[in-house]
Amino acid sequence: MAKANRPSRGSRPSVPKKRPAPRKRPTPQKRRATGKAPSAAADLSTEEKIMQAAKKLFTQNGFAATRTRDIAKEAGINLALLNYYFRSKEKLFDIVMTENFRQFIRGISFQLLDDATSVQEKIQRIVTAYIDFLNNNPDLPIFIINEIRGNTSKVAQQIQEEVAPIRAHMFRQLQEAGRQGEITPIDPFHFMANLIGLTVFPFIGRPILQRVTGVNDQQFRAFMEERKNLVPIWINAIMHSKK
Amino acid sequence: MAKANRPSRGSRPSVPKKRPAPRKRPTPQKRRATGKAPSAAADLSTEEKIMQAAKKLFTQNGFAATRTRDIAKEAGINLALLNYYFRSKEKLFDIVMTENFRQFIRGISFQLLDDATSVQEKIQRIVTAYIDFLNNNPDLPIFIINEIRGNTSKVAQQIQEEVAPIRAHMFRQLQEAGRQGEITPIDPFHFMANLIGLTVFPFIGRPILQRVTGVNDQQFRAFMEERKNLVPIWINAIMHSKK
DNA sequence: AAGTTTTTTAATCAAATGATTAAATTTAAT
DNA sequence: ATTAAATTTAATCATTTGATTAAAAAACTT
Repeated sequence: MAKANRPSRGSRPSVPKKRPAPRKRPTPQKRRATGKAPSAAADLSTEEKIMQAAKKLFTQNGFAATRTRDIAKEAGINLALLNYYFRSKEKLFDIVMTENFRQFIRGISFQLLDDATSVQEKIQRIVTAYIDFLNNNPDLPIFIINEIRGNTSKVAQQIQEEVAPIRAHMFRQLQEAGRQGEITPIDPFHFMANLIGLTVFPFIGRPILQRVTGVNDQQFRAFMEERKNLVPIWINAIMHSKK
Repeated sequence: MAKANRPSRGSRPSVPKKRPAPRKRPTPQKRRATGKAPSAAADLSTEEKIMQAAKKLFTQNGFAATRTRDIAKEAGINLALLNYYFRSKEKLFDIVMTENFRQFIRGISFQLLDDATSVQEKIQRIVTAYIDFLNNNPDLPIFIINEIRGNTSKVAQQIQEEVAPIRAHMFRQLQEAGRQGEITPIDPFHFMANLIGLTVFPFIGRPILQRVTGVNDQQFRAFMEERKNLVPIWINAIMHSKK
């Protein structure tokens, strides 16, 4: 849920009496794992552990519903240390959010840029890459969508910049293909809506979809494997359909 | 933002010292609007006003990020009255949630059941009805998706029951059409994923989609109007594509 | 006007939560 | 061994927030 919509809580009076000198994060140093294994991955730097835990919980529950105490527990460290490293929940969230988002966008952008490969081939690759990626990060799309709306600040800009060149490139390639009669001309908006809709949506709507169609988890995975082949065919069919 | 994931807060000890006799909600009575108009719709019953406000905020922000005080303010009443009517945030949420969900499902179910209309015609109707509906309730899909995951209790069952007959019916009709060679046989899962993906997803992914494609709000609406015609064509193309 | 119901006001609770602090403790580097 | 850094412990703050209460005020019914 939107971070922006959440009133700051537990925040100090805006002018702190004596703000402690903004400590920089301790430079992480390698250490042997402590005697009692704290949690899962014990041999990561503390900073990493916290970020991983934060990513997991934020992604799963969103900003408002995630407790810093839970993040600390998940990371196998304590609350004090979390705040020592990241100063605040917001800061930690921003970092995780940015990284999450980068990963998500990269899934498309990486493939789309090079000129050599045909549209067909690109679609094929994107769909496969995305389905693989989302199998490992099923909560990411919902997280992105949730935390992006209403958030006009940094993130919006970030998207613009990161995506601008790709968009331009794709526009051209689609237009080209349309002009040459390879495909029925299609607006890039529809193209993207279709591509993402057919590929990413099943992960977003998964709980509903499964219940509505009576499909279990194993079957869902199988269907998504099928879609790696089917979606490109369908996109192709769409782009050759006549109005 | 799963409600279930949120630790109960501000809850009283499980055995209250002297639980006030569970007041039933005051039977709503019609009254003239008070002198000072509280908010927007002043001539609704108080119960209605609260529910509308709750629906708006819950849908917009999710459970965890919504404050009961904000609901009260939005409804133009005070916090005490909200609790007087609905006892707790959870209760209020459940009511809103159920209603929201019903509305959402009805969008499909209503159309799908009658036997007379062809698959083609049904698709046409569903797409149009859904796009119209979502134009007026753009936040609903994300809300549904958010509040449904992890929630195995009431809601899940509700879906099962409400959807079961429709599913059965659709299965049959699709199978029939496939056997008669009208369409390339397609699994109901893929069919649903495609139909909802192409129709509902643009509303879910709207913020990303607009930024990625550089489309403004007005254009978005225009595109969705276009899709009323295009999606059925595309679905048709998909169902006639050969592997 | 009298009586009932609905709503407001204002104060207050208890718990959750984000954050901070100081002192102890552990770990690693020198 | 000494030293510095990293981490834990435990206590504590300040707020937010869901919820309750009692009494006053307003609105409505009869």
